[in-house]
Amino acid sequence: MTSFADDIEAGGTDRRSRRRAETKAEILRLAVEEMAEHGAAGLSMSRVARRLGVQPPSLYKYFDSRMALYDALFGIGQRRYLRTARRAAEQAPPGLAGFAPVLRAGARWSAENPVLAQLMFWRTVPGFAPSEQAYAPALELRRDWAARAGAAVERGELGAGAAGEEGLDLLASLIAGMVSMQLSNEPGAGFEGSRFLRHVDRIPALFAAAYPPPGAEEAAREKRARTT
Amino acid sequence: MTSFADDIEAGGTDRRSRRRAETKAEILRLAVEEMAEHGAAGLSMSRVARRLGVQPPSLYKYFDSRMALYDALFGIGQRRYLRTARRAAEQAPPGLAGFAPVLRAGARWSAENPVLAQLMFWRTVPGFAPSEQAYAPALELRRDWAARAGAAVERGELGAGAAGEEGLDLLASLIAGMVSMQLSNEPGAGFEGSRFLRHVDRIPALFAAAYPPPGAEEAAREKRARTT
DNA sequence: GGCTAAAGCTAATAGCTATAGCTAATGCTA
DNA sequence: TAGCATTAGCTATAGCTATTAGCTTTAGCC
Repeated sequence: MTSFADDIEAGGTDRRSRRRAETKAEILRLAVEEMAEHGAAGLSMSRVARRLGVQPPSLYKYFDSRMALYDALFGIGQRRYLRTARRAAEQAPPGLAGFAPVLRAGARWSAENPVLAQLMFWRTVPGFAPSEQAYAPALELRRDWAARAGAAVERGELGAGAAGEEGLDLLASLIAGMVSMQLSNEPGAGFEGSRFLRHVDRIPALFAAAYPPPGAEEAAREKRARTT
Repeated sequence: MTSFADDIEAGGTDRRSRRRAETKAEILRLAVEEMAEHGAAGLSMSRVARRLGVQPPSLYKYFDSRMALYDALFGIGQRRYLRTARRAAEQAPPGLAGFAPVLRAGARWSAENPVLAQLMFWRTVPGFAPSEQAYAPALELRRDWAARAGAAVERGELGAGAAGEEGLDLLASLIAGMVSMQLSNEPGAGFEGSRFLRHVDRIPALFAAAYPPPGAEEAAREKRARTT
């Protein structure tokens, strides 16, 4: 979370546009610092301006309002989270087993970006509602999960309902619970050695316990017989 | 969440003390209304005063600061949540099976008191940290869970780690996930027909899947053989 | 009925978001 | 290189907010 330079599309290639994009990125960076100190809902335009070495009204040349700043951060967070998950998915095995590395990558990202995660997953900033555009990546990610769950069902690793809305809601709750506990009880603790996120690797097994594939117990018995 | 009259200890029995306690309860009620409209972090002393028909500084005769008001609500919420869980526990079967009604009661309470639940479980109000006294019931509840999990281990319903810190963290994450998803995606939806809280009854089974008792699979096979 | 303490008030301070309108610098273009 | 439009900054201001100080009135106990 050091730089937001790649997240701001410069309107043009002139020097002016480039400098403007740099300033915007700088403002976002300072805003995240602010939120880390005062909580996600505690972002203050005045304090950001002070950090930037500028009078408060000047910020409005770059962001229309405090809520617009939140929306930019929300959108950047969602895009980065999606990208992180997809990168992990590329190298993950297909089906159920692949959930572990994907979810772990997401959990790690949340631990490393607690401020953005709060904004994205809790939405507790009074008056803030993300724009449709900023929210779009979250819908894409859910589609990714649905596809993976569907593949797992086809492979006989999960029961039928797992890939439906109900199953995905359960899956989302499992991951949300660990991230949520982490953020509220150990914010800023990082991923390694985290009290709550260490359970993320258990999620595929828990999910499978909730939606066992047909004939799971028989398969388990056979497997045990083979290995012992 | 209609009245806070029972949550305010009147300093004495005189008319004055009684009226003072009534006003405090009224302020708390209006504060919750405010938070329901503007988000937990969006509580405004001025707006509460306006609703009460009083000038803002007058509120400070009843609560030392905005944070003191939050602390009172936090403490009341924790006490009520604990009481709700314990009432459910009285009628619940012992051991693992008893977790379902207890957790369900807690989930229902959270759905019916989304504002207090946000304040208690997310703690996203900038500058607010609960007092030790207000937080105490949460520790008591965790001890209740530990006792129940320990009993379940002794009864052979759960594996050894379930009653330790790690197991309780997982259990807390499971319930927190469902409540969290509910609060951020369907606030004010109530308990019945909730998209996420309906999964609460699955928690004991998921917990058992994460901490299977020794010989669980053999027992399951025998049971199946008996019933079929 | 008188006195005390509680409960309200007004005034004021300091901080916040946001807008209006001005000035000066910047950097593209002719 | 000179001109000039755009941009980026500024100050001033309005209308919020929380909170404190200090005064006045009301209420209710003895």
